[in-house]
Amino acid sequence: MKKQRDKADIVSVARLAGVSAATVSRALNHPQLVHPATRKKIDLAIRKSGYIRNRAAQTIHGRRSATIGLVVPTIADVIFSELIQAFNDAVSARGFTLLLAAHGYDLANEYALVRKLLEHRVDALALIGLDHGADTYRVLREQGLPVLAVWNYDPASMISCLGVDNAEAGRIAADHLLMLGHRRIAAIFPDTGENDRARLRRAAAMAALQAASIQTPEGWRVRTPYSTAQAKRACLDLLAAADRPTALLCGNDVIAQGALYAALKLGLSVPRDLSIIGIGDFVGSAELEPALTTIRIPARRIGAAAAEHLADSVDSEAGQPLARTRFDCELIMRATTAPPPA
Amino acid sequence: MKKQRDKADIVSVARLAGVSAATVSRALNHPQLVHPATRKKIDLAIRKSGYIRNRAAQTIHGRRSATIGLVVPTIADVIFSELIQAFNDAVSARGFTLLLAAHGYDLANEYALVRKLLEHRVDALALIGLDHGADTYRVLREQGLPVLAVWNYDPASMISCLGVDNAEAGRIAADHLLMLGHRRIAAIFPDTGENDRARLRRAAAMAALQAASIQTPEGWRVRTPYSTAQAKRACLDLLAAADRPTALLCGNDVIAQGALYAALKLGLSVPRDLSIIGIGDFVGSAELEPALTTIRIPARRIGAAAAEHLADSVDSEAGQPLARTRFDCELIMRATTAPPPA
DNA sequence: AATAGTCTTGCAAATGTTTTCATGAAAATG
DNA sequence: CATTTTCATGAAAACATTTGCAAGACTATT
Repeated sequence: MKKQRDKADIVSVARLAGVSAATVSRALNHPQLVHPATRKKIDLAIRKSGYIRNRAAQTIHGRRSATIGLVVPTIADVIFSELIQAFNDAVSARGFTLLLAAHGYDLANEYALVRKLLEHRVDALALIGLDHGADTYRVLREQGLPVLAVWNYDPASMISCLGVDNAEAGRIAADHLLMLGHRRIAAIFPDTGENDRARLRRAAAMAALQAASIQTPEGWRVRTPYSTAQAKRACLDLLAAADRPTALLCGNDVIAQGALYAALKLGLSVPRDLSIIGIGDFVGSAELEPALTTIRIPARRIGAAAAEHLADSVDSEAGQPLARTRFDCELIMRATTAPPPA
Repeated sequence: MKKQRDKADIVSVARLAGVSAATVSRALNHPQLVHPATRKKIDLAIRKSGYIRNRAAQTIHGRRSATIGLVVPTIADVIFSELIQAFNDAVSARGFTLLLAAHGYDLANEYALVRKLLEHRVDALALIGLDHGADTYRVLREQGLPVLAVWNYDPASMISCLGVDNAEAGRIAADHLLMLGHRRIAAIFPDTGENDRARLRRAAAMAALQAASIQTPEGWRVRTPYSTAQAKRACLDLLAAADRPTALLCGNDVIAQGALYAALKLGLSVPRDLSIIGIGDFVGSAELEPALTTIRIPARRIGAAAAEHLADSVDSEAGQPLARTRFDCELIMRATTAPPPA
């Protein structure tokens, strides 16, 4: 008489409602196919028994898992947090649940995570950027589920993508500094090995400088991870030198924030003594004192659009064609940039 | 001859390897039970066919889903990001996949999300704090899966919990300001209706002030959401007044950050003219200029410990007893607090 | 009133795995 | 060499659901 694992399943609900399991299933998945009165009885039985349907069972039947995967480099930072939240909200609103994984900027690890998500039979999958292992690309191709590279726009991408042109972002940032009259410009970027976003931004920025016949000394091409703390340290060294740049072009806003703090710590006045520009326009960048000049990447819109795109692909069954969507990025001029000191 | 939905399943792998499906299953789940030679053949067949096991099928069989749910108020902010990352990493290292959901500080929404996670048959579930709807508590009790309230420690909690004593955090913050000699103290907190963390911190801080026979005027009890931007605006009003406090006790670090920016914007010198203390010690708080004095909540340790606890509960099958784990919070004295101006 | 059409429902097969039980082979023991 | 023990494997049942098919109950049409 133990009630032990007395978990209500669909047949116990059916029994309670005096109908067959099939009818309960239909009431849940295709309500228009069952008589309102029966539906009512079933609702009651569900309520009474505390039944919670088992998605695994419907997944196994070949139906969708109602799950969408998102693989990001990191969650511990503010970098992708707006994107993740927007993606999560949109996906949730469409009835899916988010399976999230973070690989810590390690593509080998990313592959493992992607496999894990596929084991759970996600209906669709979003990745950040277009730099992925060959094995990742292969397994995604084999499985043939809707996949989307988010954050980057690349007209030559192998898979659908939706985001901004990172080269453009880098170019705009460089142009802004040039236009203000800066010629002594340092570039602070993370390692660009497995990070196409940083690579494209950096390459475009450097090209723009080169085009203005500016060459930056080796010491002004700083490499630091996406971390405010480490960026601050790196910039302290850079700025303490007698011969320092008049402007800092930062790979993203968390680096820019570190740079700003370093400048403030050294008693430099921003933007009088030093201009700083970031890329991203993350939450909080507008509130910094002085407020950060940056290139806006519309993270919320990208996240929401990505979710919608994938949800549509899943709902429409039909194999969607490759789609590339480009979002504009935009210079947000705030208070950390000005012409160089005379 | 179309290969259409030719997805490899366990029997196709078995056929390819010349063994039975049962053996393939064993090779995957209990490798020690199958002969090394057969294992090799099976590995090869798996490789060759691109087989990816179907977790749904093993979930349905009553085995675990290898999934752990985490429900947080928000991801778009830095507040829980360290916790989420640590939780994710630890859960991942134990072979589980994270199902993440954010409810936006709305307990009704939280209930819906919890149900959704239960539909996916998460093996365990973590929630933030102990304020949850009655329906949430009920459904969790009924389902009887390992559940953990993270972030808060409460000796009277109805479910297992793991975190800090928020009242203590509030008290420490208040005591620190009192010890420095402040008597004109404003408190900036979010709405405490459905947020026990904020409520406990605030109540304890107010009690400490009261005990020192300090009463704060109505206008100094500011209410603002957990948002740097909104906190900054609220503090601008507060600090612009002729009669302003000498210290700001902030509900968490993102509010404190907003407060700091407001002070800087008004040309106040922190900590000479104004002291600011936060709670949380989020990423970036140490790098602010001046660096933020705050009460450290060991988010990474809490996240990792929570994940380990839940993974253990799942692995050990046996119904774990209610467990309450307390983490200490600690005053981190940095550069935003000092004695009040003479 | 007979027939055709529309709703509503139940039966049973199917989904991809895990696991219990049984069986035969190989190894260890006397 | 006979017997017991251990090991490796397969057959089949079980898991919780969805859905194609068919049949029964109504409704509308002649």
